[in-house]
Amino acid sequence: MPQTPSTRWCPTPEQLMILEEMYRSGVRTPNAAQIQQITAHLSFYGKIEGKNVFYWFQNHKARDRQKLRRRLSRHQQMLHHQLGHHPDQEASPPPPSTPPPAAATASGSHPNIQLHPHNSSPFFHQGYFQEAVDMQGMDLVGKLGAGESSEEESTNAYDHQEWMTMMGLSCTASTSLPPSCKPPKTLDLFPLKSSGLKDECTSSKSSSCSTSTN
Amino acid sequence: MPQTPSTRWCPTPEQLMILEEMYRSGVRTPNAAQIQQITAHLSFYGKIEGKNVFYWFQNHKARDRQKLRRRLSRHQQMLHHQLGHHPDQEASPPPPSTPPPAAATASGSHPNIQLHPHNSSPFFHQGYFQEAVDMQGMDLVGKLGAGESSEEESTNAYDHQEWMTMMGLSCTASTSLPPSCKPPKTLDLFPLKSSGLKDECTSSKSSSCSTSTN
DNA sequence: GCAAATTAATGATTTATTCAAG
DNA sequence: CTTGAATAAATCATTAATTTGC
Repeated sequence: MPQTPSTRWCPTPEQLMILEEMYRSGVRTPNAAQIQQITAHLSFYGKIEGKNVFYWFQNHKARDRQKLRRRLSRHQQMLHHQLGHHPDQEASPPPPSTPPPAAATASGSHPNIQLHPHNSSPFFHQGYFQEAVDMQGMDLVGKLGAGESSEEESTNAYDHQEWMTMMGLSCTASTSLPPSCKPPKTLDLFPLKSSGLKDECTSSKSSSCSTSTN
Repeated sequence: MPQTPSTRWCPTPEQLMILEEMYRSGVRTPNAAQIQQITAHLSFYGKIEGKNVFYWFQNHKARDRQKLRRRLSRHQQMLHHQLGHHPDQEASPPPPSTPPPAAATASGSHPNIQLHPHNSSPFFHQGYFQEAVDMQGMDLVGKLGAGESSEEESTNAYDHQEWMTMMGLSCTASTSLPPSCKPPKTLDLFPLKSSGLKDECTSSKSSSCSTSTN
C-alpha cells in the first residue's frame, strides 16, 4: 500500500498527448506490431505496456462512439420535440440576483489579429469559415443578419449579463451589434482575440497578415 | 409541459462539431463580433444564441484546463508514490483556501500556453475529421469499428488478452521486443514529438460538481 | 421492459484574480 | 490606491445517461 505496488497504468501527460494525437490522426485499432511500436515509443516517457496501449485505444474509441451516439439521439429527440410544437417561447430564466459589474466589452482595446493558417472545415454549410474569414475587415453587421433563423423571439427581457445583452449576444443571432460595440476593424479571422496575455497563442503575427485583405 | 419549457440550450451534433473544431483550431475566447458570427452560422443548425457560444467556449476552455491540471497532478502524485517521495519542486495543487496573489494561479498561469499553428497532427495524417463528419448522419454504429467490434467502453478483451499476451504486449516495451514478432502489415513508423501540451476534449470521470449545498 | 433513483456531463451563474488606467 | 474591464475558477442547476427494482 505504501508505494502503490503496481496499480494501473497512469499515463503521463506526454503519453496521453501522443496517444490522442495518434487517435486523431486516424489510429483506432492498432495491430500488435503497431502497438509494439507505440509502446516502445511511449515507454520513453514512462512505464507502459502494450496492453495499456491496446486498452487505451479500445476505450477511447468506444467512448468516442458513445459520445457520438449520444449526440445524435439527443439531437433527434430535440427534433422530435420541435416538430411537435414550436419551441420558441423561452420562459424567462431565473431571476437575477446580483447585478454583476458587467460591462461593455469590445472596447477596442487590443486588436489582435490572428492569422489562421488553414481552416479546413469539411462540412459547414455554405462554407462558413470561408465567409468569416472573408469579412474580416468589413462590417459584419450586415453579414450577420444574413441567413439565419429569424425567429426573433418576443420581448423576453432577459436578465443576462449586461454586456451580453448589450452586445446582443442574447438574441438568436439576428441582432446586429451596435457599431460602437465592436472593434472598429481588425476583425480578424475567427481565431482568437483577448487581451493578449493569458492563454492564446500569440504566435508570430509579425510576418503574415498585415492589414491586407489578402 | 409538453414542449421543452425552454430550459437551456441543447447543442445539435453539428453545432457541437463545429464548435469543437473551432476550439481545436485555436479559438478560445472569441470576442463579441466573433461570437456573433459563430452564432449566426450555427443558428443554421438550430436555435442558438450568442451567450450559448460564449458560455460554451468559457466552459470548454475551463474544463479542458481543469482536466489538464488534473492529469498533471495525478501524474506527479503517482511519481511521488513510486519514487518514494522526492521533494522535487513539483507544481503542487493550489490550496483551496488562500491562494497568495503572487504565486496564485499556480497551475493556471501560463502553463497552458498552447499554441497550435494549425491543428495539424505531428503524426501521420489519415483524415480524422473527415471521418467524423462523414458519419454524422449515417449509422455510426459499425462505422467506427473498422474491423473491430467493441461495443461499449468495456473492452471485451477476454480473447484479446490472449493474443496480447502472446504478442508480448504485456511487457514493457523496453523489456523486449522480438523483431520477429511483428507482422509485415500496415505497420510503419510513428514519428514522435514531444512538445507543447495539447489537450483534446475527452470526457473523463470527474466528480467536480458535487458538494452541493443546495 | 419500463419507471423511479443515481450518477455523470455540461450549460449557466457567480465569485475572485489580475492587469491596466487614472 | 482605487476603479474598471476581462477572464478564470468555482459553483449551481438541469439535462441526459445509467443503474436498479419491480
